[in-house]
Amino acid sequence: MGTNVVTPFKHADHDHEHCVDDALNRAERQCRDNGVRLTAIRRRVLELIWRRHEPMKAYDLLDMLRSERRSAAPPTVYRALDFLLEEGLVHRIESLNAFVGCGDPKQPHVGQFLICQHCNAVAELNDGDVYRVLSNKAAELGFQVNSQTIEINGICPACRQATQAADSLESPPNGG
Amino acid sequence: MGTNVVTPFKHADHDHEHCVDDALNRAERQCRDNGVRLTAIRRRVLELIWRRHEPMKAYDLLDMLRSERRSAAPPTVYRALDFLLEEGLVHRIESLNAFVGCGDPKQPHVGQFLICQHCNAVAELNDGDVYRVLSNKAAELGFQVNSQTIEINGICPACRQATQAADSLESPPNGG
DNA sequence: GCAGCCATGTTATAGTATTGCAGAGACTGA
DNA sequence: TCAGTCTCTGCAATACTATAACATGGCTGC
Repeated sequence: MGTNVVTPFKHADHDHEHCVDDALNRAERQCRDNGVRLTAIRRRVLELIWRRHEPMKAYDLLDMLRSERRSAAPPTVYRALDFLLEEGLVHRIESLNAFVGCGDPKQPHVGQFLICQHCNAVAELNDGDVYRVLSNKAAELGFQVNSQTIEINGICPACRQATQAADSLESPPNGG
Repeated sequence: MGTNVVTPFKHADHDHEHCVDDALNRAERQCRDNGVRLTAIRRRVLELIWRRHEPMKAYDLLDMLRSERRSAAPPTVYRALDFLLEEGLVHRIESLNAFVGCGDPKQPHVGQFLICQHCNAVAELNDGDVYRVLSNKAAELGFQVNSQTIEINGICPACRQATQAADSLESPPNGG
């Protein structure tokens, strides 16, 4: 009955090469199934997003893209992002004006995000309880839900540990 | 045990003059209590936001402000908004890049919004259940919550009624 | 080939937000 | 009252985010 984690926090020791490849393979497959084209640009933008494995800004993506494709301009990256959003391959984080890869583009996903303010890592949840509670509250008020934007800011487990360790070094209870 | 509605949807028949005055009085009182200054500009921006009673864009506020204060520039309105956000007198709707008045600035408010895509009306909730469910899910994953951005898009009760009425006129079951 | 469609190139512009510095105004304590 | 200090505002410039509009090119099916 645990929480459904679509995309976990990036762990320092996870096989990142593999994780990027997986995401691209999933994307290839899904686009083929849906009869849409994962063109070179679109694929590259998706790869750039997954490679950093954290929320990416459109203009940062543009800079990267430009270094390898002189003709890249804002519409280039925004069009690619629009496509990827449409296909559910990425999500937009409203509170950051940034984009993250989706770990499970196939299933319907409302996009519930935990965002670390310290290291920028993002985890995506798709939790039925959260969805239901919100939907029920809305229904109580006669409101018809179309989409939900849920973005939780805070500190991820890794940064909490790191911070606590640092704190105990910097200001020991009886130190001086 | 109902849902705690901080700011309900604006009803066509509510006493809007009174509602704006209330908001300004609350703001005056709170700023006095907190030892901060609700200057003319800040007060005016807050009033402009409440007067429309829907999410207001910074540059729309700027246009209004400029019509009565030649010197108004982007920093003028953004500084006022920063102050009002700080004091909890307004909230920022991330998904709209817009600002709404807060119906209850005193109590801690996480900001849970129902946003009508049809008429732009916004209701603010402060629902313990929603907060708890999200906090618990985060805690399960070792995530320390700092702030929550919750924005639900959909159709408000009034627009649902209006739409249904219009639909039944436009496309009656056996009509031509 | 070529007609139609989709993706991309290109230029321009719209919309959102911040920086940095200078000057004006309000509080504080002598 | 006055100087010192702090906050607020004026002002100009710029950074950042996103879209519009039209031209070009390339694939697909015939």
